[in-house]
Amino acid sequence: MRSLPPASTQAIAADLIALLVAVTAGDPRVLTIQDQNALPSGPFELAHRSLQSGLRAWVERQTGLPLGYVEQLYTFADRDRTGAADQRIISISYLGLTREQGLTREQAESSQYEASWRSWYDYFPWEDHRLGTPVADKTLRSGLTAWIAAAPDRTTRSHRRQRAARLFGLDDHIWNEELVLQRYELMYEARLIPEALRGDGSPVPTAITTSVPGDPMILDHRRILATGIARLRAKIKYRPVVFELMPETFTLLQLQRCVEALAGKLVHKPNFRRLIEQQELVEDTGETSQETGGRPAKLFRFRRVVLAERAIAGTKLPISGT
Amino acid sequence: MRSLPPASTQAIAADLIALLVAVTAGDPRVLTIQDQNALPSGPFELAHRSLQSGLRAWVERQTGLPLGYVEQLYTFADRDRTGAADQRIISISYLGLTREQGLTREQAESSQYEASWRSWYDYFPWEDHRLGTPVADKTLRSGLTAWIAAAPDRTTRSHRRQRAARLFGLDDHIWNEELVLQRYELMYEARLIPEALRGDGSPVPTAITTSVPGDPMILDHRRILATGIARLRAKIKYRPVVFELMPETFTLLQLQRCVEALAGKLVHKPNFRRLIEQQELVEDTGETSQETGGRPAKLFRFRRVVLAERAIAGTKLPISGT
DNA sequence: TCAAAAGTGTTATCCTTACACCCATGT
DNA sequence: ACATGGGTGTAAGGATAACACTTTTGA
Repeated sequence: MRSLPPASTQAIAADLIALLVAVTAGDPRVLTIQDQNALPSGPFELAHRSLQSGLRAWVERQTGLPLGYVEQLYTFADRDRTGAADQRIISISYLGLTREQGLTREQAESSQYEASWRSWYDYFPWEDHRLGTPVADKTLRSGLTAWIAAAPDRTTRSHRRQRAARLFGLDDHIWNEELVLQRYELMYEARLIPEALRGDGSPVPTAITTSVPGDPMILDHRRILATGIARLRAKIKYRPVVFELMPETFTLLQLQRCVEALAGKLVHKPNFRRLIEQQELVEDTGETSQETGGRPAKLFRFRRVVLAERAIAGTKLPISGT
Repeated sequence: MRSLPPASTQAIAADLIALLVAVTAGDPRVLTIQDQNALPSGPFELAHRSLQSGLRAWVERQTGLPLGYVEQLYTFADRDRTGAADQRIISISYLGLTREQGLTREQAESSQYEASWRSWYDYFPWEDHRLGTPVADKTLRSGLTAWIAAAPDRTTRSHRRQRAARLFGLDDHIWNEELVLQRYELMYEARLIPEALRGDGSPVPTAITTSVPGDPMILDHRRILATGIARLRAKIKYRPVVFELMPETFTLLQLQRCVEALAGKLVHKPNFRRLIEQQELVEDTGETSQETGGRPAKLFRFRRVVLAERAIAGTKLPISGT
């Protein structure tokens, strides 16, 4: 066992990958590079003070997006990612929360940014349970069943069945919206994800893989997206990060819709409102909004002070198990 | 905004830093490099399949420790870490759980490993609240008070007071054992941490800094340790990771002591036992143990099946707020 | 007999979740 | 009138945390 620093400078480079999330029109969206289904990324340079500041500088300069909240997701350097064996890229992925408007303006001014916002459910249709079990589920289920049936022996088969049931909320299991990554990994293992079929010479069961909905992405970007969704779904329950995605003022229903968009499931309205107001996360602006039908709703504003107060204590959201 | 991969190979190297934790004799211990107060680290090489497998290979080869559980902590590449401006090291830190015995044997066989286990409370004495508020607190408090008093204006002073109170459980606030990193960061900011005084030309208030107990470490290794402690304290509450630190069979009190060692606070015995048995995390071995005084205790064994069952569902530990 | 640890039973409290219901506005 | 969304009250159920007490061994 040695101490620092024997790290010789090899053919190693570092890339920063940004998963930028906004919620618009009831849809959680991610910034992608057009036509490629890739997440934006940029090299980490010596000029950068730190990884995070590197990311911030680079994203804000190129997109003009106000990056409210930034958090590191994961770092990886799997050999399979690049073909070359003598070169290695370390990828450090970040999750950033923002609002969509910022980009559209910038984008209009200059066309060098071939970026666009896509609903994250384009990539993960099975993760949207707001309208009950999604359509994707029928083909997905048959894929899972095939995978279970293809197990080499009884024990494995039973394990697979159990695992699928728990992860996808089958039988008497309840749907847990946080298990995005685990679901993706199971599907990857079951080769229901096109990404799993790239780069190696294994047989391609086209019939199954093409039938499961959900757009693929380059490299393991969809895996990064899964990680980010999972992280965000977990985080909104105990940290006031939703507000980074909201406009300056909003109604409680808008806030609720935003949470629902992220969680991929509906929440109980009365309890939601109580919990939000109880915790004094928002304050009344005195104004009201007349939107689509119904009684005018009070407009609220996020109480920015809680960021200081509750950097510690935590917050709650009623996203129940049923 | 560009796509992949413009990452040119610069003077960048990657280092893997291992935070290896074991619990022995009621103390949570970390593996350190002797005389240096450094965490073991090694370069990431092209031969490694992935970051995690690189770490595993390297740790297991060099120490012979059985690495049960490994988890990525954080990646950073702050410029301040290395003096040179034309060279950059990316550090990827990992948390690994193990048992101490493994090393001591290996160590005896070969002296090339100048490593030793140190209690993590040597570095964070203020984090141990098992015997009530620790002694360190007296000098720590005066340090905090000084920092609060040194605020440039009333508002800042009040903010500082609030923040210190919340983080350190002063006034009517309760002690939250998970806020290890936040406490460290406050103390760093308040220059109560020797590490904060290195490398830049700012004045050194020796009187204060030398009086706060807790050994320093090289670079930002103590920060990594803080991150790891926080992560572990949070994790044991919802994932059955404690068992990675236990011997094959153990009594419930031993298990409780282990949890207490990690959490840095005592737990309610009857409730602890109930919760453990309720969740069927352990099974009776039929044997008993006669240790230091008292009625013989049943020996239990961790039910490894729950790792599969509960990779998802989660577990609970009664570490209360009071 | 006492100390130390192993256990069991029970209760008070809080939080979560759900149900039931009324209010205000536009079409 | 009714659809749509805003908003309040309250009760059932479960989980948590605490208290009181009995049992079994070794010194």
